[in-house]
Amino acid sequence: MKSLPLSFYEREDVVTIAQELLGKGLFTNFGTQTGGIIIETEAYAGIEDRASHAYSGRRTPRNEVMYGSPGIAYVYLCYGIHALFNAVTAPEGIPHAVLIRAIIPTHGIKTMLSRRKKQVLDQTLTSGPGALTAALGISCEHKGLALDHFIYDLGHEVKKQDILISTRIGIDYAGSDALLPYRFSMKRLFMTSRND
DNA sequence: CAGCAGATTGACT
DNA sequence: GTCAATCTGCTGC
Repeated sequence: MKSLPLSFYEREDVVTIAQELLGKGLFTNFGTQTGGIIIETEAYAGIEDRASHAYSGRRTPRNEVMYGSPGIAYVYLCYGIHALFNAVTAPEGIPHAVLIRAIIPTHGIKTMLSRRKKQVLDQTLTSGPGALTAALGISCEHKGLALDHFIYDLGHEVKKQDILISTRIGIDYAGSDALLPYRFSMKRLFMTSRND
């Protein structure tokens, strides 16, 4: 599997990067390989975005890595319980990030089911930013690790017309920035799934 | 099906 | 003390 070059993450247009991460692979290998295909992302545009942890230049031990080199993981604890996985983008000093919100599970289903304490495979196994990290075994300890351990180019081609653009989830506190079209998901899955 | 409480830690409108 | 880039399970229509 090919990992993405640093130049992929180093660009300043976090919205473009968020869209281009759709169709890429997100995997961990803690004993067994687990993961799948990214189908939902959100862009967080640094100091000018009220929904971002780095809004107005806020800098704390928690979000410090957002200001560092691109191509590393920003993982933080949300609501005291869930680890949320972000890709840090833009050149050093610009705290942009892309939140990975959902993947289609493809590898290590049994391991992911047991991590999630589930019996049967369905679309909820890795859908939702907290659910996905639980399934892959990602936690805050992985903050700061290079993304080439996690994100791979699977060679899937995602067409513009297959991307659904909408507003971000759970950021009502962000005022007018809550209306920004910064959430991207796949309109159609390019794998068959049985929901019946 | 909708709606809400609870879990639990870091940052601070 | 309050609220947060969430999920689950329970309640009540």
